[in-house]
Amino acid sequence: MSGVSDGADLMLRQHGVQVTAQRLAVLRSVASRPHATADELADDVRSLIGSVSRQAVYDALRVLVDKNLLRRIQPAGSAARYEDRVSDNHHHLICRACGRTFDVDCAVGAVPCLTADDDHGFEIDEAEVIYWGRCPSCRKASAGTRRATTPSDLKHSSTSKEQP
Amino acid sequence: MSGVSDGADLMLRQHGVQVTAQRLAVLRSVASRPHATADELADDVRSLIGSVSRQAVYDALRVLVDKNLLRRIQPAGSAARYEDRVSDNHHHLICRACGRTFDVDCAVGAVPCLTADDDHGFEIDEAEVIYWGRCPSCRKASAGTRRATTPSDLKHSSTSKEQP
DNA sequence: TCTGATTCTTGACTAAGTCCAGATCACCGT
DNA sequence: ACGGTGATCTGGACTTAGTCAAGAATCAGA
Repeated sequence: MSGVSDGADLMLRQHGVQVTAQRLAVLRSVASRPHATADELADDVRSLIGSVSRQAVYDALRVLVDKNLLRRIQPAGSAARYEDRVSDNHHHLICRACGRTFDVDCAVGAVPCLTADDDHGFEIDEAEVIYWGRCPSCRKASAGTRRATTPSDLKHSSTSKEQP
Repeated sequence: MSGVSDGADLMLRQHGVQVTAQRLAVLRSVASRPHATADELADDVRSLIGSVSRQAVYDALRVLVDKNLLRRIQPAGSAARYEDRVSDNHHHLICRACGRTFDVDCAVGAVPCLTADDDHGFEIDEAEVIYWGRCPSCRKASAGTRRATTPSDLKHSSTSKEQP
């Protein structure tokens, strides 16, 4: 039961963050279920190390986001969600119906919209892009007037249900 | 005290929304102070028509957003904000320090990022883009190592303070 | 004007997150 | 290896944003 570290502790140390069981567990949880909320992560962390306070989770998330080891997104009408893809500039695709979130790379390029048309003198450090729409499952589930799809395969395709 | 309508009542009727004093006031408040939160709008509405319940404000905002007469944005770490620029596809520029929000047109074009690189089969209907950074005032206020700015003019330039 | 449906008010409630004080733990130097 | 110290965690109260529900008030069509 030893040596379960993916080098996460080293990474924390390199970023000047104290290494604690809670933080390691939070990191692992975020890695294993991207786009989870703080509450969901807390549950997950509990299943890993027994128990955590909500505060510890929020604190760990804040520190890790500050250190740029995690990224926080806050879709309208939902709690904040966290993910560990931080180095690349990717965006998100959220289903209005079921709320599932997917990663997408930007259409424009590596650093897509980082230059606004008129930056008002701002020093821009991040462009957060959220595409809103309806995922294939929900489109099938609700629309009858589409290209005739076999109605049998429309049940909320359990394959991707794990990624809220 | 009569005939203060900018045709707003007509607009509401055209969209199949019942015309009430509260809704008209909400519309006017959003127009007069873009990017305000529901709470701020409630205060503003109260100054217009005496009193409103919070619920009425939330309800009016929801209806108006549904009818596409208002747009709702929800920046991370802040309450939802509302604006009445709905027909054009513009984005937002938010200062991490003071939270002030500005409108920007997209660098790419009229319908900027509406096509994600891989849309996962989604039916995308909106691309929400938020640029995060630091506004000129806050840059001046905190940074000493910049182009020598006269320190006298750095106080949170009250001219734009009305637009949170 | 009457009537039915919509909307508003009031108040309780939930969810997400913060604040605080005290206990515990991780890291550094010895 | 050990202790001190500052950072972190716990637990609980609290705040804020927003929703729900029942009854009163209001709008709009006949």
